[in-house]
Amino acid sequence: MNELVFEIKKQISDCFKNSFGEELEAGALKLEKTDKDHKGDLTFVVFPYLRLSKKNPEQTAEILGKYLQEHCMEISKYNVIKGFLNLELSPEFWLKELTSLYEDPDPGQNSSGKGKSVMVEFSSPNTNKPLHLGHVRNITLGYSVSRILEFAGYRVIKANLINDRGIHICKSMLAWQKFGIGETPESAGMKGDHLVGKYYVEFDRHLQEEVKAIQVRVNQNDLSDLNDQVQRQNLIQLLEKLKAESDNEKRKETESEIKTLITRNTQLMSEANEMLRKWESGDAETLKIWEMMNSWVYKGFDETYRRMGVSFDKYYYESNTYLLGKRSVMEGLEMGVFQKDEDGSVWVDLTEEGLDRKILLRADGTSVYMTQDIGTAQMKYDDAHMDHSVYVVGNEQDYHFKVLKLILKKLNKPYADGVYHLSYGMVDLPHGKMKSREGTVVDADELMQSMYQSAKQITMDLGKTEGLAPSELELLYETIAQGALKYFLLKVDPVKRMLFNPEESIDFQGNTGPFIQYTYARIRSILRNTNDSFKVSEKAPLMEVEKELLALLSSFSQKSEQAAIEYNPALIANFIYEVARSFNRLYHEVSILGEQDENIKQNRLAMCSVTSKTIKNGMELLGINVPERM
RNA sequence: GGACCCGUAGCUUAAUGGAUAUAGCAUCUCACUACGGAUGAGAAGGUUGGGAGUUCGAAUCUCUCCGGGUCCGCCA
Repeated sequence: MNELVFEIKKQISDCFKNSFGEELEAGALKLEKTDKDHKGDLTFVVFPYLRLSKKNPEQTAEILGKYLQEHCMEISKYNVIKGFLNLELSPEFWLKELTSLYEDPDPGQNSSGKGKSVMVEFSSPNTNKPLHLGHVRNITLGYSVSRILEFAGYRVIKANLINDRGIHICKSMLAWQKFGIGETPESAGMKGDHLVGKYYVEFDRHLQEEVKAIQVRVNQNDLSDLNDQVQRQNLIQLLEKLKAESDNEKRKETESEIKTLITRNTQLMSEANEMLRKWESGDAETLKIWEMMNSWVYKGFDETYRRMGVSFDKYYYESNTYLLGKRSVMEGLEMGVFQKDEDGSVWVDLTEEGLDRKILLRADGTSVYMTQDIGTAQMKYDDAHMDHSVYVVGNEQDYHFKVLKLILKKLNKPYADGVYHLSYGMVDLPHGKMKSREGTVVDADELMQSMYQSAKQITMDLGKTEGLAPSELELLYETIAQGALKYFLLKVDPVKRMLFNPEESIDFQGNTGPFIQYTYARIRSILRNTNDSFKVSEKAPLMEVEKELLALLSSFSQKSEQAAIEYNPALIANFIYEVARSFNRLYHEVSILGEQDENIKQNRLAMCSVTSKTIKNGMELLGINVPERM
């Protein structure tokens, strides 16, 4: 198909030279798929070239059509409507196309990434709580993009940057120490990540209690909880500001400032901060608890990853990377692209690029998040020397990655241009954002389990799985559940935020994963009743439904290439859906095994074979398995 | 104050600047003695948030306004 499109463009260019005496570069031409309401397979729109042809649209299209029909044997007919030249490809061409697709053991591949390498970072969790629906979207996207890039010929390194240090872990650790009485995942009968998450919530509960108690005392003019004089003065100022303010909005703002100030001055927060300081100074006892609790979390995460069928080639830990980047910042300072403030802090000025000034090193010489990411970028490159580096991170960090890329460019890093932020929208619940403190988080493990239950229920109700062993059934329910969930998350363009309503379970009908899996199982059922090899006959006639399916199937490699270039799994999802729908139409309209004409039957079986391979490959690009029966 | 993203049918969603704007869910019809009904066919549903501009042609590009979300922390 690609060769033919190339050939037609060249012929159009030749025609412009011969018929109109004008040069027209073939590569710049656009050939589109013909609109379904019109006859034809490929369409060339002549409007933009009327200046060259110096004829009206119909005449121009007519001349081109005639020329192409004469010079290109694959074009059997053409028609002209206004400025649209619709080209019809010959049945012989389509059957030849079927032959080559049928002989391709792995249809749909493309070579846009051949000889290149890419690192895809995704998941990137904090280690203080279990994974939730937001992570599931991230992981599903990241894994799918990895597969898509692999399919395009890239060498792919899947990376996970784990945020295993910082105040949030210390909160879990502290709560465990104070309230945990030596509880372990074994003693609690709980996944490790859930147990650590439980203590994170526990910390917050105690913290809120303490804050409330202080607030009561503050309201009675007892400020003794704030030992620090400066803090106490700040609080007094805020309280006076609150008294003087009559505007409701501004009062709320001040109230929240007061709460933040009080929170910062609680006993619990100061203990958590103390723990962080101990961790940073390498205190043995603290490190021991930290390692123990993190290992619980990793075990829990691994289980979730395994259930999702994803894996990583490389793990990065912030405890190893958070001090990196200083050297690069120093380089930038020497190069004169960064500036040092009077207090010794280092900044980058991005006002010329329309952004702000951004701090890179604190006055005391310690790193910030950006410093760390500069360092990690270098570390990744030193490890893999990849051509591209994809970061699957939510769109709330759009600004951060814009800045990161600019900084890497200013530092003349060879890998700066390869940095790509695959930004995706948040998953919202009907009542707004997911908030762990308010208990409105959709937990990943629970979600997968409830999908499993639905899949099981529906499958049992339909009762088509006689003869499958219990272990096969279990695998099947899981395959369907994962298919429904992943497809639900991937069919939407990543940039769009999406709504998830836990009340309305994810569909198993229509444009869904199970629909596509079902189509696959159906085809496999047909193929099970035949021999493996078919002979494509190039003389048998083709029906319209068959040609439609063929046209779709032959565009798989273009689609997979586009998906790789745009880092967009939604294109693949929608493509396989089209394929499945198209096949189902064919299936309904004609009989395959019952076809009397042996040539036509063989061709249809070959189409079944190609369709099943296309669906299988396409679903694999989404990280979804397909069942032989369901 | 500045910057970014998203607005398409009741809901979810598709569409390299091209023809009468895709589909799915839900609603209403219809089709199982055909290879698997988690299916297929049909009906209904739209001022592509509003307005202006560029263009032979705009859901798509530009401007502006409206709505929703996010960011601009010496948090990560």
